Amino acid sequence: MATSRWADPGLLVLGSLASGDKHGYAIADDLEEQTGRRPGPGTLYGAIARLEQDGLITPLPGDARRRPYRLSGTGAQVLADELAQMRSFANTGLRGLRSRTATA
Amino acid sequence: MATSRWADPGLLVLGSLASGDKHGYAIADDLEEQTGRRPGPGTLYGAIARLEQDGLITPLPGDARRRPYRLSGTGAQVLADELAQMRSFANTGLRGLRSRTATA
DNA sequence: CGTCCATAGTACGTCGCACGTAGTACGCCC
DNA sequence: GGGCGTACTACGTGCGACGTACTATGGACG
Repeated sequence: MATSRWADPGLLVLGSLASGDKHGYAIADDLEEQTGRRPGPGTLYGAIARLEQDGLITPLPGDARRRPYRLSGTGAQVLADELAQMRSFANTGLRGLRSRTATA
Repeated sequence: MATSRWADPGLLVLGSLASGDKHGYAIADDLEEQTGRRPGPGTLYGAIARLEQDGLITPLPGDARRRPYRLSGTGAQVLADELAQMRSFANTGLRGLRSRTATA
């Protein structure tokens, strides 16, 4: 039943990266903790690849095993934008819901 | 450049419906106003159909031309959930961004 | 009264990408 | 030195986001 698909994985990754540089697996851990849902590898690394290609995140030269990423300047800006819009939408919706609940 | 895809259309529709019953076109208007982006008919009515099928919205018997919809009880609950999670994620991300900006 | 435009929705095809499954390799603990 | 958790690659499938084109209705306006 519509298992919580309120944001696309790319944004989730950006959001996770906002709290510090992380490699893929760590991002997955973080997202699982924050959203209660762990992205599969395909979803996760697919999103990462796209974000990197769009210049929203930068690969940090880590060890061979772990590929850490950092939010780029553009990435941070984009993220801030989307999050702000997202929060505003959520608030508006919640407000609407509240008055509706009072009526119905 | 990643033109703002922070939420899936279904949720957007639900959110718009939170502020009152609307038919498709009105929802599109509302979303355009709220998000700055007008969903194409395919996106919109596709989402609506799925939401109705999932029992999250109920078709109101309107005139032949306009098909208004109302948020169902389940829909309202689901929406409240998702919006809450969404807002929390946005806030967390924004907080992370803020401290990051201070550092970098 | 005819025609032009906004409204409202249907029909349809394409392509991206979310998502899972499977597989690989590395290191750590015991 | 085998087994387990970590970290990632490879790959295929299917849904659904999205736009384009189209239909139809009802004013406005001359």
